[in-house]
Amino acid sequence: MSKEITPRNQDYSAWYNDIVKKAHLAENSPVRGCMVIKPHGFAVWELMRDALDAMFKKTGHVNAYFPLLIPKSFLSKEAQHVDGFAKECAVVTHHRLMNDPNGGGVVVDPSARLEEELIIRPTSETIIWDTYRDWIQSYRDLPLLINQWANVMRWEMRTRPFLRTSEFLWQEGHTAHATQQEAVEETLRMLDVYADFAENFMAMPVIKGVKTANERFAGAEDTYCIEALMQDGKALQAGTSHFLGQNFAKAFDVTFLSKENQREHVWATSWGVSTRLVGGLIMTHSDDEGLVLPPKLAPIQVVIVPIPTPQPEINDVAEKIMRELRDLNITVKYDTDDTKRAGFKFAEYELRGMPVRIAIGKRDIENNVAEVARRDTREKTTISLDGIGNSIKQLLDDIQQNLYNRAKHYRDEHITRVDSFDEFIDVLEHKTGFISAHWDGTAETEETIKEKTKATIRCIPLNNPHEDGVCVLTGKPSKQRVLFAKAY
RNA sequence: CGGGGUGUGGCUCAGCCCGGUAGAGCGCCUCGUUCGGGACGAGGAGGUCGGAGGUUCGAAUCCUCUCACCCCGACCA
Repeated sequence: MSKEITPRNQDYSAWYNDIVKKAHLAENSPVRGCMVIKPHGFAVWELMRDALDAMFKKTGHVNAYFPLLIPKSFLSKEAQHVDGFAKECAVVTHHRLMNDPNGGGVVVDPSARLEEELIIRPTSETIIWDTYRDWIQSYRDLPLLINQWANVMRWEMRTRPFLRTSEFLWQEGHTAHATQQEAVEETLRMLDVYADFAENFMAMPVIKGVKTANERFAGAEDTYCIEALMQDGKALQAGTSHFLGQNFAKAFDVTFLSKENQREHVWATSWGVSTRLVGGLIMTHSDDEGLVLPPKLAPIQVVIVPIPTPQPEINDVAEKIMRELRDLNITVKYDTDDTKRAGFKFAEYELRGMPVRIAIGKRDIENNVAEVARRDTREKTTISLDGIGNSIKQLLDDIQQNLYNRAKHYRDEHITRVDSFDEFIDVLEHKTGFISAHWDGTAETEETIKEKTKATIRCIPLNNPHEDGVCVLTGKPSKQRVLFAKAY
């Protein structure tokens, strides 16, 4: 066991914090609720960003950038939206500092008060729709498919690195369409993109679903989500895609002239994923030895460690392996640091989640082999140097697939159908995970269950089979099961 | 905003009750011996003890005020 990390079964939160710190993903900043994302953590985010960005481009979107600061008045234009965000906005009130006349350093210059206060964006719907009003005149301007990569700020009460920070990085797509149908299709298309990304890059199985009214985005008609299950049995909302109807179009007066020369409000969507995904990645795969990264999101996929230290004979072999791997588009590092011992490096690379480690010593070279260790199972095997590139490529694919299978198996084992409230409580407390149960469809029942158990309805799965039953709390008739869980 | 806690080298903390030369481990630097799973030895650098005020011959230690952070709850991605 790693001597750096609190075991998961002892204290899951401490384990998570240890991983973040010891794998050099992020550290706390001087400002409460903010974090410094360190190079290793940022590299993971960059891989996520690049993969998603390519998927957005493929589905016809382009990137733009809207400002950080939003006039306060914009936020109040859509009633639901204000309610949702007003409580957690940072507000810029002044534009100048001055030396404290009493010698206490710098203070806010009271004479520099802003005429209209500015909000640091908690999300960009308002400023974007205010802008779209001028960009959209005709049906020929539609659909408008724009994404932005940005930071946003929500003044959170309690924060955890990556999972919930006051400032976080994300992408937000904002699209405008001529018809409701197109907008709904777009909403679902992007949900599919997220699910595809989560499963094929993050190796994190997700359930696609729609949120109940309680959990819906402020200002949306429908909020769709992908929900993942973490190793401690708590659910994580990993991405959301909103059908906004004409709410923002009406609030910001965004209209177009149709082919029939009719003035109509546009239909809108927005969708986003954030650095929270890094937290989800950690909690899906990692173990008591440290971070475990799926090969597709590993900043470096393979490390070669010379045993005991770099020397010409080993360097030559390492160079040759590196060329072979790079020809196969595998990222590789040869660790030539001779100030650290091999054992230390092994532990350190495991801590950082490197998927594959190759160790080479003179003994191996004599036998024309290398020792290969895979991070997911921590198995070590000896493989031939002949064709090692393809062996490693195959291994990386296996690891990616194995991580997904493992996570999916855990997830599937932790979806429990229950038909009584006693059972509901029992499963929630002892087995944890998702609970599939009938619900009478009312916000009151959802609220009562939340108060009694801390579990919320994570989603109503898409393509949910209809099934007659009775609500697990009230006994009223229900047409389908929904997924409950405690959530991050 | 309630309840609990902590501020002492880069990190984790001891010292405080009972005032008297600021300590340990880890990390860092140098040299040497090592090296197939987190090496060992010797030497070395590094702190106005969160801040302000007070008591005292003398304050990390006692008193007052203040600031910050962490954990647990109410809000959220």
